[in-house]
Amino acid sequence: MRVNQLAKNLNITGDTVRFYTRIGLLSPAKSSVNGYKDYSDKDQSRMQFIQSARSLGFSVDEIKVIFSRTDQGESACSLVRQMIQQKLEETEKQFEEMVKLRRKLSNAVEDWSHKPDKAPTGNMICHLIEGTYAEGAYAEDSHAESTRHEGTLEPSTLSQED
Amino acid sequence: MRVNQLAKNLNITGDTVRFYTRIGLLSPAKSSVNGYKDYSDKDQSRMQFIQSARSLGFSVDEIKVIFSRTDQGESACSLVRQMIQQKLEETEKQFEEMVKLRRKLSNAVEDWSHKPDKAPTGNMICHLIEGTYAEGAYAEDSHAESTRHEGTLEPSTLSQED
DNA sequence: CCTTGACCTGTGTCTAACACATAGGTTTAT
DNA sequence: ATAAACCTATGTGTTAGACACAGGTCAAGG
Repeated sequence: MRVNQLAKNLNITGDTVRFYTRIGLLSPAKSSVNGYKDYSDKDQSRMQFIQSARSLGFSVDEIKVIFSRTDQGESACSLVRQMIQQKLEETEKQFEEMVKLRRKLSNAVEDWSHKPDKAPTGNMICHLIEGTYAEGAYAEDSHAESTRHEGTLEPSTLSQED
Repeated sequence: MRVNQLAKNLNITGDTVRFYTRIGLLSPAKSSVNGYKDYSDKDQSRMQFIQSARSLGFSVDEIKVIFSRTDQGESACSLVRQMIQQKLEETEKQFEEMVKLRRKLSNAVEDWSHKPDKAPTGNMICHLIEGTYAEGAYAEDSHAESTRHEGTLEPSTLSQED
């Protein structure tokens, strides 16, 4: 089958399938007549596996590692168990970052409702934001103790300097 | 002051300052003697504003828009109020995605503890993952109704196909 | 004056996971 | 044969910086 057929079967875009082909996770045969890629059922299974793994938060590189095992006939299960455990922990951290950000945002909205608009002056851009950030306002209640600034934010830099 | 001095003042890296300079949010003078960039106090204020806005979840492009207003002497406050409201809503959505993912992961860990490891067969890569995904297992309880598949995932594709 | 080494700078390139644009090939109808 | 409609592979763009690198600058020493 060709790229868009496979894509349609799995309800994804042809670009996605091409992407995974490009990085070597799928290896369709190349039709010698027109150069089009010819995907097998196995390719489709692999693509489906990729979808599942991605939906569980696995990165493409992690999926590569899994495939490099199974492509040699070895079981990847124990590896996968490790990985998902780690994912769970990472997710927990990100979750807490989201909670912080959410509170920060809603506190800001609340607080700003009492403040007027202002024109920018010399070094002041927008007093709302600048006032919000000063000394980590709204960050947390006041249990400042853990996660001091110090760089080393891990995944997506949701909030720095808490 | 030079790039690393400004960076040190704000506890960020020189690369970050260079980045914002490169995209035009900071416009230091260029020393005619050695070509080094010369940052003013105003640049530092702008950089600080950028930090604050980033920590509230504003994107660089959004910050650009804010600056394009204030650089003309107009107030950006009303714009900022709109934007943060939208951020709050986006954050709420992402938050719910995180909740789903977290549950999905912990359910998987739990379920897998009853399952053995297996070697890969024909089209089966890892039965743990493949079994998990089938028909959106563990996704939610069973209120399958909203958010059907259909593409159009917005921010970071935390979970597709619920 | 010149050199060594330490430090600093600007610029180019890389990242994740695709989406989009483009040039060109294929198929179908006429 | 030719035009229209569809399909493909490939190159490039995207975030917010991090990293690598070639070369410039500066103080100490000869």
